Amino acid sequence: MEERKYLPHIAYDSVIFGFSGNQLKILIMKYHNTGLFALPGGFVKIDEDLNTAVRRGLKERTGLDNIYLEQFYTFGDVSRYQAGAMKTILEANGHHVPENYWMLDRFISVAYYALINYEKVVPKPDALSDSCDWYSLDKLPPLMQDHNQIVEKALQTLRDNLERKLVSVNLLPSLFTMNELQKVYEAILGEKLRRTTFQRKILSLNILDRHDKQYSGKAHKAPYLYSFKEK
Amino acid sequence: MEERKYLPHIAYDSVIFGFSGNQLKILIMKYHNTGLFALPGGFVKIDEDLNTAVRRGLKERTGLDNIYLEQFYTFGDVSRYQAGAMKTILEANGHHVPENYWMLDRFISVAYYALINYEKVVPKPDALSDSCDWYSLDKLPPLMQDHNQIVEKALQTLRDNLERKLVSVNLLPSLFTMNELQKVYEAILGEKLRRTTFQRKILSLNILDRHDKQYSGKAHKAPYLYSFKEK
DNA sequence: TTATTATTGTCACAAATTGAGACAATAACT
DNA sequence: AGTTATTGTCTCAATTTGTGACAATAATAA
Repeated sequence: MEERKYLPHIAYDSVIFGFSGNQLKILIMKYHNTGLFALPGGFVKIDEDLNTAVRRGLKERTGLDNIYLEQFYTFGDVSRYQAGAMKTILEANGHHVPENYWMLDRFISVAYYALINYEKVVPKPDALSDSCDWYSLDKLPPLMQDHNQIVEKALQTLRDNLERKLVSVNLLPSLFTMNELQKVYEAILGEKLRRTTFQRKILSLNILDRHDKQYSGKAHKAPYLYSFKEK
Repeated sequence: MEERKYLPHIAYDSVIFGFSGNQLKILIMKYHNTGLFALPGGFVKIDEDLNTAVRRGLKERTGLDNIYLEQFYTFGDVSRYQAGAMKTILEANGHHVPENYWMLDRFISVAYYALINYEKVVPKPDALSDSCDWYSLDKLPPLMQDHNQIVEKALQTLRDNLERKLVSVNLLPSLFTMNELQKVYEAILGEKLRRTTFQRKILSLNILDRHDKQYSGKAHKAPYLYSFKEK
């Protein structure tokens, strides 16, 4: 019986950030035949660590292991509970939904954000959804339940952690220019930064190795490529 | 039936900080006839918001409403699950514990920290415990399950939030001296601060009102009393 | 009354960090 | 060779922080 496989009343949702076209983007699922959008999420198996469950879900959605992951809040209001929406999704997939089906119960959801290299991912929908795609933060569709709030809080936490946790390592390819790094910071903070101050600050942290220049074919001086130091 | 009253598999634990004798202290419960120590915690009613459940528990333990409260992490490892300890506690209280009793199941626990005015509280044990008392952070007994880790993470989060959230408002009486405020910062950070720098920094934030001097009877200049500005 | 003692409020100066702009050094194109 | 856009670096000012000095007290002791 399926409901014996997972812990009842407990779910997780993940805000998966990537960086492309100078913008922060996140992965959003669209459910079959319903027009409903939601964050990628899932349930915790009876004998599985919570963090393990989340990594399992991320692997399924992105194909990646060893993703940078932070838990940031657990949402537990009764008002999250909307049996109707979940029933719609299940029935639109041709499932027969019994009375008191466990997925229609009230859920408390532990929310995580993940940071991944946009280039390395081909997002995969799950059985209930027909797409799993990147959306710019400023062009999000209305999401199910409280998922828009969850995204808001994820972004806020990411901002708070920006300097403390050297977050940008995970959003860039291994080689990048100073300008690209600055663009990541600007996208996360939602504000322009001063070029010279930013460059001086980052270099003074001594976390970068400098490599060859990158010739873009454009008519101007070529920037150095950098990588984050090992360890 | 009791297990219908609460959400299964979901609990909360609270790290309740107070400040006294220049030290940070937290509330610890001791269970009847078992020698087991634990953080104050509880369960969430079927139709109750998670945050409401935690405030309800705090009210019972401290008698206070409107407590400063922050959720900081949700602990969900399978290894937290130790049916034995819980069974011991229940049986030491004369409960008959049925097979598969809900309280013996695996729990995921949402952890909060609270900041309260030490003076205003007379801690109250619950039905299962014979004491609920203040312990200095550096003299904690070994706690049940992963509760020592939970305390560690609470303190870490408190430190990270110290400047950002003006945490000390909640740990002091409404009137206090600059020196007392400094002692709170030092207790949280676990390090000495320089008097003049601290004073200048705090005053420049423009968050304090200055009141009359406080004459202690000691042979030296009397310090001003301060209060936090009403928003 | 006059030292003495411990602590407090404030200032002064040095050191470090950040803000803001200037400028020469490129790549590639005209 | 001249033009353009961008980059790496430097300079100077403005701000913040580190560090110590010092005068102004409350109570006590002489």
